[in-house]
Amino acid sequence: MIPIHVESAWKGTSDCRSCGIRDLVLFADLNEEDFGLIHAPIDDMAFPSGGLIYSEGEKALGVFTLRQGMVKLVRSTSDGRERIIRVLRAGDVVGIEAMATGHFDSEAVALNNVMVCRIPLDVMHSLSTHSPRLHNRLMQKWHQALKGADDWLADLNFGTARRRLCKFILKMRFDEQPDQSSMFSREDMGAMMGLKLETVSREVSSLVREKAIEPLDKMGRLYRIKNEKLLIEA
Amino acid sequence: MIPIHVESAWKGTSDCRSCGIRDLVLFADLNEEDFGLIHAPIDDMAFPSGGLIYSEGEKALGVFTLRQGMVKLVRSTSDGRERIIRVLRAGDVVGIEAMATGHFDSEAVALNNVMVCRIPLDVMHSLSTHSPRLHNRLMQKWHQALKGADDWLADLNFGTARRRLCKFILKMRFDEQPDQSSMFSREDMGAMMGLKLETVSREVSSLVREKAIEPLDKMGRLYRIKNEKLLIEA
DNA sequence: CGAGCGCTTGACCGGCGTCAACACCCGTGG
DNA sequence: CCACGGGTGTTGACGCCGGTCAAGCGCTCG
Repeated sequence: MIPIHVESAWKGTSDCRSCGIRDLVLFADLNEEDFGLIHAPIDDMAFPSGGLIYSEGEKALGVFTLRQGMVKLVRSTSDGRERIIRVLRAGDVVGIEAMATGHFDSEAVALNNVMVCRIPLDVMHSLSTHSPRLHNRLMQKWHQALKGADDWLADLNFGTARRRLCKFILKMRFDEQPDQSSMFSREDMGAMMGLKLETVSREVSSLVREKAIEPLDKMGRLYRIKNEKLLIEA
Repeated sequence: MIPIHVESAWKGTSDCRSCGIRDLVLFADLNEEDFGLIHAPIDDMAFPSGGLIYSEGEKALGVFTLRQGMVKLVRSTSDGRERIIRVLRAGDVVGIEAMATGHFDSEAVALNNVMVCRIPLDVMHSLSTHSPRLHNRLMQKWHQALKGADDWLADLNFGTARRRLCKFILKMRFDEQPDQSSMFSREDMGAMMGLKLETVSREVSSLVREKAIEPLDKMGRLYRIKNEKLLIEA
């Protein structure tokens, strides 16, 4: 977990008009007039796995659109242990709470190689008041975040360890290759589901033994789903 | 749990200008010009304990500002068991997700006597695009909802049963009387913290025996906090 | 090739779930 | 007014899931 200075993450200035995933993101339906309202540069940034995007309570320069990779939101509980609130994926807005308060409510850490665009707060504010297009999009992003939080709680924090892991695997499937799913360090996975790393390891091994999943690498990060039914019904 | 027809909940039309808790809610800083934009009646509604405010997936007529009482948001999990996502209190917006989708993502049920105002969706939409005041307030309400969800997860779904219950009691304290806290049916409390009702009951009894709390009624719904330290450190 | 980190696996134990009996509160009806 | 019944809360006995502690393995990288 090596903190990365913002400067070293900077990759250049984005051209949003030609963004590869524009249909997913905040700027999806901006028109030329809207783009004209952007008077500050939108920074293109990259973080390696484990890189710190921002920390809890930090003053925000902007919000981030996640273009590639996955990001975990972490809160330190009163007793010092770390709890992973939820995981964001491509198209999600990282740090959306800064729109309301100017600060970040949790810590954001890259789970793998991550690429984000940082949109300055004042750009967001002026766009959200002057462009109904962005205003609507933003509302959808708030909704997406809230629903994501509720789903995370309902899916990954109820029932047996086995059931939680199955839900987790289904949730972490790749959109493009639904037969593959990604995992993380057993400790992180434990912090996501409220389990200990040994329990996570045991349940993963158990699913492999029962041929519900099959490892695709030697680091235990990528698995193929062999028996979807077993996972859904568990 | 008796479903209540909307008609029977209707109490009249609200005059928002003279609302008792206006400083808490969405309309806090509207001016006369903004009020002029409201072209549909805002309904004043009341629900008894257990009353259904809306159900999962239902098409929304409006969003609700919670003036009095508490509301639980419930999701039915795939295996039929009910999970309580979180609890809303006075000042919160019930069903805010309808702003983005026009539908409700979960079921909302009154935990005690509840009073709400229903603001029609089109009133919300026209106000949020034409009044920067409401636009800002709305953003704060989205943030409040998201933070509430994250806090709920972090506080009530980690650690031992004892720790969860202590956090729960602290979270359910009355703002005006911080030495008192409200509880609910042991089953509901279990569904909120991911515990069985027997476990909840045992831990409550245990805290009473240790004189951390003391019952104020015979139904086990209202307690006085006698030793705050015990609750915080547990 | 060796050191170190993360993953796996085993043995053991404690906390919570399960099942069951019982107490208490309250509404109902005689 | 009391008798009764159902719903809810409490308490006990017991078993199992998952936490704890510890040892060993495999991968990766210096």
